[in-house]
Amino acid sequence: MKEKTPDMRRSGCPINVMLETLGDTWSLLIVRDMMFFGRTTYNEFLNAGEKIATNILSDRLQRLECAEIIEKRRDPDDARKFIYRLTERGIDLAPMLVEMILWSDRNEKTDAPSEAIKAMKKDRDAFVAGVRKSWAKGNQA
Amino acid sequence: MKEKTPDMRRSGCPINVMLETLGDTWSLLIVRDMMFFGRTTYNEFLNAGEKIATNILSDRLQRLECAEIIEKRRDPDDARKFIYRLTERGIDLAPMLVEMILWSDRNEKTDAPSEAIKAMKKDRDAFVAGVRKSWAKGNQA
DNA sequence: CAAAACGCTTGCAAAACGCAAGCAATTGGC
DNA sequence: GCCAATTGCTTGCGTTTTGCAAGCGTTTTG
Repeated sequence: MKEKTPDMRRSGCPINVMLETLGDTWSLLIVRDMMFFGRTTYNEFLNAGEKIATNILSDRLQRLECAEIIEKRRDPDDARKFIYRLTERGIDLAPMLVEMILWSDRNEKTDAPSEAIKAMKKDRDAFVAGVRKSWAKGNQA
Repeated sequence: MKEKTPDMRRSGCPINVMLETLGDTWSLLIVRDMMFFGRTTYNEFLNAGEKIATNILSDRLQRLECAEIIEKRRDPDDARKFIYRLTERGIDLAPMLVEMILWSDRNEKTDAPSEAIKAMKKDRDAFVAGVRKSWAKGNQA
């Protein structure tokens, strides 16, 4: 899988760069699953709320890995499994995801737990710091 | 054009809601053109950096209007033209777009002017407030 | 009054997506 | 040690979405 070089981009606009990397229907849902629900394996992503197809999931995991947003390792306890984790770049998407959540919450009824929303609204930076922290803790284990 | 009711959604997850509304390659680029470059007409969007096709542009403008993210009015000075503007919901996307810009800036070389990036990094809320303010001013005229 | 500008729509080929089936490697139960 | 089940895919194929070029109706300009 090739990495995307600047000259094959539609434009160098930062918003466009982000969209070319993550701007499809599924990539950010996978990131969400990892970041907020602690999902790590292919089957966990498959069985998440939105029912992604197997071939699309496979493709997106490869692209995310290629973009260095996630990394793939063998599960040391079960060689059939792979464990997918967010890289630094991936966790770094937290502020953006939080703003997405807050925008949706302002405009439509959603399933987000109201306490989480309240915490995000009260202090976004603190909420993001909490995500980072719990992520660091999880990665020690 | 029908509006999307909660029961035709893949899920009620706020991130999914946002993606179903704006999660394609073009919608957010149109919002960007309006928010940061003050573009307002079909041809201005067409001639923006990324070269969207005419049918896609037409379709996305309709969807954005249907989602009440933009609104369409006749140009009072030229009846051939329509003027598209962001609604409150649309301007409300500013924090999310700013986080997208900052994420891209952290990870790749982009075309974003460094002073603007600096201002965003220094105080995101102040930057967003500035966008809002200039938008309000523009809408008076 | 003819030519150009503007905002589309249409037709068609190419790409992406969605679903079901299949498959290799590994594991757990007997 | 063997066979069924689990895991993480790939393949085929029909449907949907996209991209490109051309055309069209309305309005404006020269």
